[in-house]
Amino acid sequence: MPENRSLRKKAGLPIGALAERTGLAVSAIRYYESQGLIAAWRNAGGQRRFERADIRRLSFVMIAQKFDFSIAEIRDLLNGLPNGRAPTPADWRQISRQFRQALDQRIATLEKLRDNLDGCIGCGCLSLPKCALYNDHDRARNKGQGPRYLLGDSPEVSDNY
Amino acid sequence: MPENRSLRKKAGLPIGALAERTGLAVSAIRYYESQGLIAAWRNAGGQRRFERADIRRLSFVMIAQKFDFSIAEIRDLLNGLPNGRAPTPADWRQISRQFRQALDQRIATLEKLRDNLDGCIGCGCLSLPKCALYNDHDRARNKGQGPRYLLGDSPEVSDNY
DNA sequence: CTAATTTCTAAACCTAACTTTAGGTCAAGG
DNA sequence: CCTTGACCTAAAGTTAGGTTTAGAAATTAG
Repeated sequence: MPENRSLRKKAGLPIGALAERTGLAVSAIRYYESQGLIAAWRNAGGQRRFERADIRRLSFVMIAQKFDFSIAEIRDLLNGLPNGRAPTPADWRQISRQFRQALDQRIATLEKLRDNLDGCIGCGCLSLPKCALYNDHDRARNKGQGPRYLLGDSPEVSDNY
Repeated sequence: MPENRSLRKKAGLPIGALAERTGLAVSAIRYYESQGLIAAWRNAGGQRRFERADIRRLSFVMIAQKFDFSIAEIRDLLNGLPNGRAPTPADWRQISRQFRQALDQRIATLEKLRDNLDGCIGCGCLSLPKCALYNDHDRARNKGQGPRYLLGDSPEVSDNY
């Protein structure tokens, strides 16, 4: 059994070991490397070798993705980690705090939008310029290129319901 | 000026009028129709004609998108509206309440994940199976086909940081 | 009536985040 | 040594949510 392959000596982990440890697909790990989320060196045969600390790094990536952070956002967060040495628990705590802040902001945005929606539920309008949602141009999440701007129905023309 | 074109008589709104009223691109409205979010009839020349109530419908779509609801989710919500007659304010209030509930749940999920993260900030682990985030297989949002499952690093092997 | 707008369809293109495929190389067990 | 199984690269495919393009037909303004 190729069990403790990753425990062999100190030669770095092959990509498959990282995949087993994290539950990520090998292709996903290669993709993350291409996106600069992790770095690998190559062995004599040209195969990728990773450090143990990369398991932790990938775990962070996976967690951040649960919160719908984009690859770019995650890369920015990870740039807070030290370059030369392996990150210490303190490093991780630091980056986690940053993460938590970004997260809190995201939740706050969502709650603000929800509260605006509450106003609309009260009046049942959902199409009048009065509705705060029409004047709030933030999106909870900014992926893709959805509608550019928001305008309401003209109030002078009464709808026919 | 093609100003009150939409006020002409009672012949239905052409797609451009709907676009003006909502701020959506004409192409987006066609796309939404193709996805079953709105329905149009055709005039003699084969052009789409919409009802005034569709402005409201599209407005709802735009708002739901602010909360990152997918087209499918929005379609489900809109299915709560009456089929034959135009929706009344009460109909809209009803659907808005449903919307609000879905939204609250989404926020709750996010907060739960955040609280789990807080535990991790405390210990700085971010890779141990103890961490609640590894055992929580829900994603805040379920779009695309990201990582399938989450596993932690083996705790018996001490990392080399 | 004529010219300028709109609208129409179908198909191609776009981004994000990956996966799949194809064809070949490397490494490890027997 | 030979056969798996793991790995490699490059390119194409996938889904969501649209946009862009192209060429043609309908509508509207003057």
